[in-house]
Amino acid sequence: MATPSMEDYLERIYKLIDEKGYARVSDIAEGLEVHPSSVTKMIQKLDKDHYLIYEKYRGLMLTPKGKKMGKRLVDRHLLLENFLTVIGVQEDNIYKDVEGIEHHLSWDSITCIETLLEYFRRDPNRMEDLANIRKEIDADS
Amino acid sequence: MATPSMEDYLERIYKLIDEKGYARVSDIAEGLEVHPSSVTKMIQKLDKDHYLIYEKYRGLMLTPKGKKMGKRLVDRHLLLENFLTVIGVQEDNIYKDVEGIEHHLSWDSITCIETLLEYFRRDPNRMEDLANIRKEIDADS
DNA sequence: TGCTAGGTGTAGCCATTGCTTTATTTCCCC
DNA sequence: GGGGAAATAAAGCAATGGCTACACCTAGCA
Repeated sequence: MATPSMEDYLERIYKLIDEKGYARVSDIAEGLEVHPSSVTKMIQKLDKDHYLIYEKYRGLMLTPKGKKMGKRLVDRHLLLENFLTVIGVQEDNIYKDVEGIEHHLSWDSITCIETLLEYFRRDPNRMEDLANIRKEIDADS
Repeated sequence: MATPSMEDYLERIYKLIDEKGYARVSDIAEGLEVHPSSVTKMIQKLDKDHYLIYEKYRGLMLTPKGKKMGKRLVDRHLLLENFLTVIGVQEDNIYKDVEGIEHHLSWDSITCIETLLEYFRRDPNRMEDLANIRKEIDADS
């Protein structure tokens, strides 16, 4: 299984390839705010675990396994952002919270949160009702 | 701010005092599955940060700050367990997931999850509706 | 009262995870 | 072919927490 940091790298790499068609060491480093040498090291680890194929100085390609995992990670991240947004968490807390929890939830939990979002999506009144309870509670305190 | 591990200890200590009136090193160690010496070290750290007052060989007392924090941590843990239960996560995944995420959510998020639970509590039909969507989705796949 | 066992405390060490720094290598383009 | 930007390698550091080994208290029993 991938460590939290490995997941962060993989997520970033997947996104870069998705957006620009390739992922360079320096872009990855910039996105994650680490030094390029850290990226190289992690890429080697990801290669060893067969998430990608790495050729020194040449670049990298995600394996099917890496693509699949990358997509899952990106989707998971978006899902959690949506979830926190829907339940009313302040914008400025969302990013950090998602960063914190995304690596620690089972796929079972992720699926359930997905279903919960679907629940709110199907009938906007539900979000309305939730917002009203929030207001009511706020008013109390 | 407390580190994740400090929170785990504080949570355990609060619970022990709540249940038995006192918290011994060996009980804390057993609960967290660590060696007693690790407990002593952490207790000293918690003392230094004024979560508790510690007298060697004599025992410890939570300060008001420690009590308040301990209660919050215990409540938070229960809240998250409830949350995962309500949205349909399997029993066996809940404990580990809560362990993983509890230290990484802002109090803003916690409050919002609390409100969400209140939402489901107020009208059992809502949980029912959610469960139906879950079934529907399960059936699809 | 004094001894001993079990609970506690101390010191030093180790493992993990990642990151940085520094020095070197490679590639690409002029 | 040479220069500069990008990438890599090697070594080391820092935070967090856990463990082992050994020393130390203290309560309870003889």
